[in-house]
Amino acid sequence: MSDEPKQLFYQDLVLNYNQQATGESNMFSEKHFSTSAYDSSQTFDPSYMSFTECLQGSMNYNSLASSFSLSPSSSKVFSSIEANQKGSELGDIVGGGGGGGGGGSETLATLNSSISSSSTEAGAEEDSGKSKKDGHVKGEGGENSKKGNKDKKKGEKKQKEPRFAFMTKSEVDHLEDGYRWRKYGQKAVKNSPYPRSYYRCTTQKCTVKKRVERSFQDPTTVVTTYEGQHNHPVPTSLRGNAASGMFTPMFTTSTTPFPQDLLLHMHNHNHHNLMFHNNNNNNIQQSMNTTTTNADAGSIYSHNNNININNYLLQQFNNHQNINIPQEYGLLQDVVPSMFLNKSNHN
DNA sequence: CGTGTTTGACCGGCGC
DNA sequence: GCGCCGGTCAAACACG
Repeated sequence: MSDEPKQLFYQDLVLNYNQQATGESNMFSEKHFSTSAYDSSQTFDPSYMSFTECLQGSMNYNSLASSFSLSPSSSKVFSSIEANQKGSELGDIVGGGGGGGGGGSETLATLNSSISSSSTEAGAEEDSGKSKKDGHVKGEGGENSKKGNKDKKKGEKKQKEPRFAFMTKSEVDHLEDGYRWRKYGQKAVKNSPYPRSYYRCTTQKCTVKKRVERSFQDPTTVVTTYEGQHNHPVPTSLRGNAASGMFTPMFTTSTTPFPQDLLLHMHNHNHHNLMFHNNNNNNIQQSMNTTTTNADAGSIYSHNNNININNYLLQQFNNHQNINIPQEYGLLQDVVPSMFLNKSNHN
């Protein structure tokens, strides 16, 4: 395609779990991906990088894999998107996701998710850049008019919230992740027949937002992008929300990082297919087959067509990683799961 | 009645 | 400057 829009590009690291995987290997418990190599030629130095870095747009798949305590050698790493290649629209990300969807009934029967992180700075500003008005601004000053708050000083660009996107193979668009969201808008997106829905966390003072849209290339795939960090724990009294109740990530003790959200999503599947993806060509998908061990399966829970996914991964990560978050992470310490930080601070 | 969704209008950045 | 487009607002509406 030539007319590539300039959308945000997700630096995507995509974790995709696919149920079809016949997983016999639990990547998390076994710490390895059962994927075959893909295009790792591009590069990525093995230097470890924190999720923070990742958020900043400098991460690479290998690092990520490392962060996940996966062995790069066995894991599949796809080349990352070039910083300037904005071409990676959601659609591209999903890219061929292929796979087949299958079957999914509204329950998690067939669920396949992917995670991708977006860079917050390196170049990805695009959308968040404009979404400045949101939140804070409006509240107080507003008298002037509804949206017309021009309070923002133009000089300083609004800092973009870290974003984290992941793809989920699901029949339902809005996945239950433990938080309460209120839809505040829906828009048709260019190059996609499917509309994008905008949600905001309903908790007061929490400015976390998320966008949900279906991939036009693979309608069975839903792309969810989280923006910002929750400043509150996962609500426990969710309507039928098993996920939140079942586990409260340790991270949430203080605030809840958005990556968690997706981790939350990543639970409840007997088989996961974790994959890194590179928008380079649609396609991606390498998979790391995983099989949840035990209780997970039992915890699978679906409510109202919403899929609840638990934090299987989170648990796994925690089991393997020591939480060691340095002060300097500041905000990020709330945002970044320890597993991502772990290796990066070697400085 | 409280909460969440729908939906058209508006805002602002960006490219031409 | 204009139009496109993504993102947001908020009134109207739906639902329990």
